[in-house]
Order: sequence, then structure tokens, then C-alpha cells
Amino acid sequence: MLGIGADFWLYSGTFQWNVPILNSKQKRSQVPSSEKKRLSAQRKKPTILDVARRAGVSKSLVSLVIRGDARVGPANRAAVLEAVAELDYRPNAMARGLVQRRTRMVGVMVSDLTNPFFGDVVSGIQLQARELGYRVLFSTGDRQQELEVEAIEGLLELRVDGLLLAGPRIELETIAGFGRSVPLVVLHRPTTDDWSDSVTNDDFAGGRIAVEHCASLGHTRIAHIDGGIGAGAEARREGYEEAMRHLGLEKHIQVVPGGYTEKPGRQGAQELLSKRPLPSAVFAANDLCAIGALNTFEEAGLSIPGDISLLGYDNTSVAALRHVSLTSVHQQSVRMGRMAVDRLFERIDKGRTEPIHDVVSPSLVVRETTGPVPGRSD
Amino acid sequence: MLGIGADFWLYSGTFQWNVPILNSKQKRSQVPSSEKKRLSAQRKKPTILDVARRAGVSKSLVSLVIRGDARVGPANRAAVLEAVAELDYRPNAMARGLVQRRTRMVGVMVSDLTNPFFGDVVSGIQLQARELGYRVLFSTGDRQQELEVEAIEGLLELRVDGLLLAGPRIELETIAGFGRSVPLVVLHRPTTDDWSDSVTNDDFAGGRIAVEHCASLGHTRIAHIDGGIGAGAEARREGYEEAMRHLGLEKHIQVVPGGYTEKPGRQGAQELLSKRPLPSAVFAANDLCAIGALNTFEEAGLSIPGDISLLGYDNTSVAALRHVSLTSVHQQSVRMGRMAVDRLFERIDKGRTEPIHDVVSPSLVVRETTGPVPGRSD
DNA sequence: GCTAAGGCTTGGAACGTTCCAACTCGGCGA
DNA sequence: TCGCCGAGTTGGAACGTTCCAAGCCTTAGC
Repeated sequence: MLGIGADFWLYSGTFQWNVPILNSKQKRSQVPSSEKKRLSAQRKKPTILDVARRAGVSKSLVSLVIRGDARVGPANRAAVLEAVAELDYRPNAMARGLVQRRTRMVGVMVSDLTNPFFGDVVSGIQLQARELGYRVLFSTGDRQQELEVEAIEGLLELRVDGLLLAGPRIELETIAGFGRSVPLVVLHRPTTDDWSDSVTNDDFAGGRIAVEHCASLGHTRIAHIDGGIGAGAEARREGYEEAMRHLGLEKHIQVVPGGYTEKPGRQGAQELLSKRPLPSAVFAANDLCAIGALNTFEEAGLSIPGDISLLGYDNTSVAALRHVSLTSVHQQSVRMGRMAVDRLFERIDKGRTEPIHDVVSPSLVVRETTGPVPGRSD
Repeated sequence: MLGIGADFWLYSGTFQWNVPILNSKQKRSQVPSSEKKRLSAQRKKPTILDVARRAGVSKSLVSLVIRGDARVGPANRAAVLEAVAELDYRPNAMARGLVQRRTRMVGVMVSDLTNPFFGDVVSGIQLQARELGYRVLFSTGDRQQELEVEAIEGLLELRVDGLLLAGPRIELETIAGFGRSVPLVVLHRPTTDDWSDSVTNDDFAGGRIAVEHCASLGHTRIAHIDGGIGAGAEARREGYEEAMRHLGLEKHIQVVPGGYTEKPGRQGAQELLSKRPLPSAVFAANDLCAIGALNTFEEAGLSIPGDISLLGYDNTSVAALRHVSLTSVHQQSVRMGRMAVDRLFERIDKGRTEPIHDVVSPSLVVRETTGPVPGRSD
């Protein structure tokens, strides 16, 4: 009976395999049988029952062997392992997850995989998850809010045990909604709901540090290129504004729209160039943004830091390049990735439910794009 | 009866939730009931049956509505959708995949998420997959062979419909093995087996182009920093060697070990510096490697391109930075990502089985790290 | 007034695992 | 000799979907 089932399946597999491009009825009988076998060999995956039959034991025993249970007798264990190897058997995670109601997978939505900053974060996540016995599934929305939601939705349908959002750009409300149905940790973006943890850089402090550094070099006309909806951008701007006020420079506060990639950085710089007086220092929302601005300023014939000092944020590998040598606010990205996984683990495996918000202090890495005010004249 | 089942589940859910850190028997009764509800609310996900009950229809009908079947009556459709919203129901992809024997997901293993080059590739993949109605799951091995295999294994256990390997570093033999159990396309690394497609840059030609550019500037002592096990590194080296021979420069062939990241680039450059005569041009395996070399050379007091011309490969965003301005061999990464998904789609949905190998031609982007031979003396 | 056709709707059988209670079998103590 | 124990093994019942064959109406045709 099982044989028949399997056979039927085999044919229907081949059939479907060809259907979309051909007249199916016609074509089905034309497929040579060797071909048929080849296709089905590729398609039909062995199940635990196939292994059991081959090894001459029950499916339950196979299951025990695969999960490494110690109770299995050595002879049977060997037989099962041999059958597994011969059939190239691979357990079906869906079936397993279905009955166990857990998957040992964490889903990670990364807002922007092209930003080198997230490369480090991802490394941290990967490392720690592995240590804790979890698999990691990544997904991305390619910087678009609506796609981000779609990506998260996909992970939830897969019933990941926990969800990590790295720099999400979606609404906080939506995030809270997700938190209600799965353990959730948000990275690089502070949350306030009862359902999620967050691990963030103290972006407010980061903004302040940037301003203070400029002020210590004598700058007063310090402008900011904003990060838009980028995670943490608001706090960076507020830190900037607060520091300006605190230093009595409120009349020099100047914020132009920008974003977390190079292009908005260029646009922000353009806008700054179009106004007089020019700022003597510019604090950009992140490194990529700063680099866009850097290019624009230089193309306009300005020297950095001779005419304008420039600061970035994130201290990515790009900022560190000798040729760029961008002064930047540093975040401990690998460490933050690890922390986030730890927090998630506490929720998943230890049952914690009260939200915890970790805030990591930034520091400043001074390089060669910042210098004293030209001529010391306001 | 179902009620009892659900209740039991609720307790067992709470129970398991706490078990890892507590004496379970003791603690179970100590959890306050409000807490219990909250936990279970977070844990217990509604199923299609809950929706059906609430909407007063059968599970089959709910299933039809969710899949957007046109046959459903308007009243019932509305009732179901309302129940879905109220319960925050989300279909279980595992159950679905189990019975359908397909998941509409493609798995993508990316060898190195910190390399900006793969950011573009990923974008292309994401875009095209979405257009074709597939979801994308990313996974990475963090540049380690053994972890790459693990990552792929995980995707296969999830029974993705197709597999994409972006710049894998694992053995070709292993790759062929995977190809036997799932439609497979390999990016940036040529395959020769009967089971997989590949989409690659013509790295051999790329290597040649790099050499020819140098030669046209009068260089003869052209060295190469190798890419090690990086995908395509071998072809780049062979292209270099072939071109050197072809130009009658075989006695100047000089290859030092390196890799696809900055650090091996520095080491390769160090090694070159330790030998005399110095090369007048250096072709590095990729951009990151070139940047490592760039830093090392400059720290050694050499000027680029005054003393040494330098070329990279991949034409990443980093190479394009005004301050780096690295001459680099360009690959059409976004386009290649799209192509790979198309090829995979042909295998999955159109049943193609003969392997196809796409080779995309590279081009050279000349920037400011290459120039004429100093003094024109050999 | 009866049958056919068609639109909607339904319950039961899969899918491939794990969990659980129960079974077998030999050895050992009473 | 009997019963008990524990180690090793087993089959059936879940898990949450989709698929399928069959059902119920209502309307139309004769």
C-alpha cells in the first residue's frame, strides 16, 4: 500500500515538473523512462519511513537515532545510520516543527544588507545563535517599509521561535503587533511597548558627542544631515539639537533632510551648499551619508577638513579606510548583535516576559575629516 | 474535545516555557493565572480551525478564502476575513508546505555578507524572486566552509524549492551533492556537474583585462595577489597568468597568496614589498583585498599610482568612493542576481534539467589608482 | 414535477515528523 | 517459580494545513 502511494507520487511528481511549459497529456508519455527516474530521483525525498524500512526497524527508532537518543542499541543505531547515508536522508524541518511546536530557528530581518554596518551585526548574531543552538534565517526588505513587513510576515509564517529586527524602518505600532505573537528583540531602534526588548546604541549621546567634538575644535556653525526614517536617526538629530542648545548655539541649528545611504547624503550636502553662510562642520546621520556628502563637497572644490569638517556615524569599515579616514561615532556592532540574541534567548527559553532595554554607549573615533575652524572666525 | 485539547496545550505551553530554569512541578502552580494568560496569549497561535469556528464555517472554506479562491460566497468571505483579523491569524507555512510538498521559497546561502559586493547581488535576487512569486530566505556561513555547509543543510531541511549559492567556498563535489536533491544555481563560481546551473562572471577574461590594461600603460612587472579559496579566484589568477604569457611577460609572473578581505590584502602586499625588484603594477583578487594592499603600500611610503599601479575586482561601492578611486574590473552584480533567480525558476517551475552555464562579460572601470610606469624603465 | 447543472460548501485523508503509552524480553531477587 | 524491573523497541495519535470526492441547495430545462 505504501508502495503504491509512493509510485503514484512519483508519477505525479514528474508530471507536475513538466506541466507548465508543455501540453501535459501529450508530453507525459513521451518522457523517456530513464529521464523519469532521474527527475523523480531529484524530486522525491526519502522519509523516515523509507529509512526505517531499509534498516528493518520502526520509524520511531529511526527518529530516536536521528535525535541522538542514548537508549538505542548499538546494532540498530549503526543500521539506521547506514540507511540514512545510503538514502541521503535529511529530516523534514517542517514536519518536525509542526509536531514540536518549536523550530529552534530565529528569524532576523535586516533592513539594509548593503550597509557594511549590518555585516558586523549579522556576524554577532550568527555567532551567538550558534552557541545557543539556534539556526538563523535572514530576510530583508531592501530598505522599503512595505517589503520589510512582508519579510517579517514570511518569517512568522515559518513559525520561528523568536524574531530579531535589525534597524527596522516600519512603524513602532506594527512592531508591537509582532511582539504580541512572538518573542521579539529590536536592534538599533528603541521600543517602548510591553512586548519587545530593544538593544540600541545611545544615539542621543552619539549626536551630542559629535557636536561636542566639533565645538571643542572651535566650530559653531555645525549642521546636521538627517537620517530620515533610518533606525535611530531621530535620536541622533535630537542629540545634536540638544547639544547645540546646551552650548548656546541654538541659532546655528541647521538640519537638512538626508538618509542612510550615499545618495541622500549628496542631496543633503547640495542643500547645505546652496545656503549662506556655509557651515564649518557637518554631522551626517551615518557613514554612507557622510561619504555622499564628502564627495559632493570635494566636487564643489571644498577641502575636508580645511573648509568643512565632517563626521559620520557607525564607524563602519568604510570610514576606517585610510583614504576616507572619516571621523565617526562608533557603535559596538558585533557585541550588540550578540546581546540581542541573548535577550531573545531569555524570552524563548527562560520565559522572561518583562521588556528589557539595553542601551550601549557610543564613543568617538577621531580621524582626519575633522579639524579646527578655518580662520577661527564665526 | 477540542477545547480540552487547547486547554491542555495552554498549560503545557506555560509549563515548558518555565522548565529550563525551575523545578517544574513546584513552579507550575505558582505562576499567577493572569501571568499564565499572558504567556499563553503570546504563545498559542490561532489555527484555521479557530478561525472556522469563529466565522461559523468549515476549515475548508477558511482555507479557500485565505488562498483567494473565487468560488467563495461574499458573505462567508467577509465573515472569514473578519475572524482572521480578530484572531490575528497567520497561516502556518510548515503545515502548508508539508501537504503541498512545495514551499514557494528559495534559499540563498551568501558566503560573505560583509562584502559590499554581495549587497548588490542580494538586491537582484530579492527583486526577481518577488516578481516570480517566491520568498527568499538568506543564510550565511560567515566565510567558513564548514558553517556554509551547515547553513545550506538548514535550508534544505526546510525544504526550500530551490537553492542559490552566492560565492560558495565549499568543495565542488559537495555542491554537486546538493544539486542532486534540489534545483540548484551557483553564483560567481563555475560548476561542471550535471546537476547545477551557474551564473558567473568571466573571471578568466577579467584577469586578462586587468593585465592588458597595465601592459598598455607600459607595465611589465605586474604582480597578482591571489584570492585563495574565494569564488572565482582561480580563474582570475589563470587569466592573469595567461595574459602575461601571451604578452611575453612570463618571467615577470609573480603571484602571492591573499584572500577576499582586507587583511590578506595587507599580507599579500607585505610579501610583495619584501622582494626586489618591486612590481610596478599589482592586480588584487578583489576590491577589499586591493584596499588592504593600498593601505600597506601607502604606509610604506609608496605613492599610488606614482610608484605602483593598483587594480581591484568587483567594482564595489567602495572602489567608487572618490577618495579611493580604485581601478577595478566591473561585474554586473544586480543583473547576475536576477539571472540566477531566473535560471532557478526554470528548473523549479518549468522542469528544465539540463544544466546551463551563464558567463557574463566583465569590463574595466579605470580610475585613479593606475597610471603609466614610473620612468618607463623595466 | 422531475432531472440536470452549477455554484458553494463540507468532512476525511493525506503530508512527515515527534510524543506517548505500552509492549517484549532477559535477568534477578524472593 | 513467579513477578518485577529496566533497557530497548513499537504503533497510533497528534500537529495544521491542502486536496479531493462528495454533498447540498437553487435554478433551469423539458
